[in-house]
Amino acid sequence: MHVQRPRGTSDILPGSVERWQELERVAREVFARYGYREIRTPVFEHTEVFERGVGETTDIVQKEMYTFTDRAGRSVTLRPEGTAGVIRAFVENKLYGQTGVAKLYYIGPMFRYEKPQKGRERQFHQYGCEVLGSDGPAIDAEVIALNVDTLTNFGLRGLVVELNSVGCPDCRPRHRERMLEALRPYAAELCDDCRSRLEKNPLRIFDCKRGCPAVLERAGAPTVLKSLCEACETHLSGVRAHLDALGVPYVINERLVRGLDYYTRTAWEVTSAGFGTVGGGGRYNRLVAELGGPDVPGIGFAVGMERAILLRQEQAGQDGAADRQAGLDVFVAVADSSAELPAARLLQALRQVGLVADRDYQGRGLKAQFKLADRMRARYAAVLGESEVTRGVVTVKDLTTGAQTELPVDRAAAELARVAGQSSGERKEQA
RNA sequence: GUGAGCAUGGCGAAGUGGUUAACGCACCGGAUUGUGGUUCCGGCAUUCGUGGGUUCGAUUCCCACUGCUCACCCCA
Repeated sequence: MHVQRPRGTSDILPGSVERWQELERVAREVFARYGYREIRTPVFEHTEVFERGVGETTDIVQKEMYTFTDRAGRSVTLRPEGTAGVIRAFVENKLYGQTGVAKLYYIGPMFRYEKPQKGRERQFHQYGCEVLGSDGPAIDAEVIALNVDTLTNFGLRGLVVELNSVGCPDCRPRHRERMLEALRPYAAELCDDCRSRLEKNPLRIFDCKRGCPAVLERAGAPTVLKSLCEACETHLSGVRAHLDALGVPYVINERLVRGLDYYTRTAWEVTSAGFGTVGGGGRYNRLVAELGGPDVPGIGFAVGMERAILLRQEQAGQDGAADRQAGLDVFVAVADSSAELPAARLLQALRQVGLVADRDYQGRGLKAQFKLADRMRARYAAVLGESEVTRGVVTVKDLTTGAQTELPVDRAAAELARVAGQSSGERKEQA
């Protein structure tokens, strides 16, 4: 039987998993610097968490969820994004009772039933954060800065923050009316998709990749930005002032509309020219209450980890070289079957003193073992054969110089730890 | 959900309607006795995604299926 992975999933193998570990490490490090703590929520939730949290009208809920009934007949869903579950946990565990704002981050797999393509899988990974309890523009700017900071610390360059405000429940209906008014006479010029968006969600027309945004212009349809209420206007300029103060460059993109229903006011995406979106976020001031909690404002972002890694590979030039396994300190070679047990003992002793040590497990000849030692990029080879065993010594060869000496077996591990210690010590500190 | 392209050994990749399916990398073995990285020699696809059809004959032509990739939609 030929089993293969489900569509849209991938195996992250040794050689590329190192990039993932690095990205995770960097993200955690930066989150910690900004005072965020990790939260781990289930990868599946009751379906209504997402229906309510993400929004009934979104594509995610309407056609992309992995939903199934469990053995007790309950409907559960693999999380398609991180925010809803975090908010659910925030409410359920009453984290709002604590002092100050809650600053939480998460990292892990998400699931959406979509057709896979470049930078898009059915099981994909995001890290992101949520800040609950502040609606001041300062936190908006901080979260945006944090979003970018995680990415630049990972080594990405040329990122652009595109910023917009999608208004609030006060100004959005007003804007919608104005837009519809301007647009109705031009409905025939819109593409099919946009004609249906007209009534449902006219904002999205700004996002259309066909000719429709041009129609908007001809119709003189106002962008959201032009229809903001005073409070939203003030908030936006506050965010901009803070971004300037933090030294975070951004461009206003009046066409930026985020897909999730819960966004209010600040919305942004972090993009790279010719690549697309790496991450994005927004403010959601009604979501916590919507999920049964107190009426606290929130804001957060999510980064697509596949995309971050993909982008870094592209920026690094097309090398895409797999990370090699770290080299060995010592390779233990068995020259004669009588040395089998003493060699096993030596290997164990080497590892016990903290050295990276390995051996051949396939009964190869001595020559082949040396070849293996080379491929494993060992610094030293420790050879045990009949003559060594009877004399209680081990032959140690420095594989870079070719110099060869003998050491008493029972002191060999300590001695090798001393000479090889420096580099392996550095290695351990990084871990 | 819509559209397009592609499926040859572990990987990359040539190829043809007809007796033995290039090549490169990787891997394994050897070049005299217990010593490597270079070099040299040898080995490594009863088989060309699966199933059917056309044909004297198909990996090469046709159909279906499956899978992969890319774009649209949407998003991370």
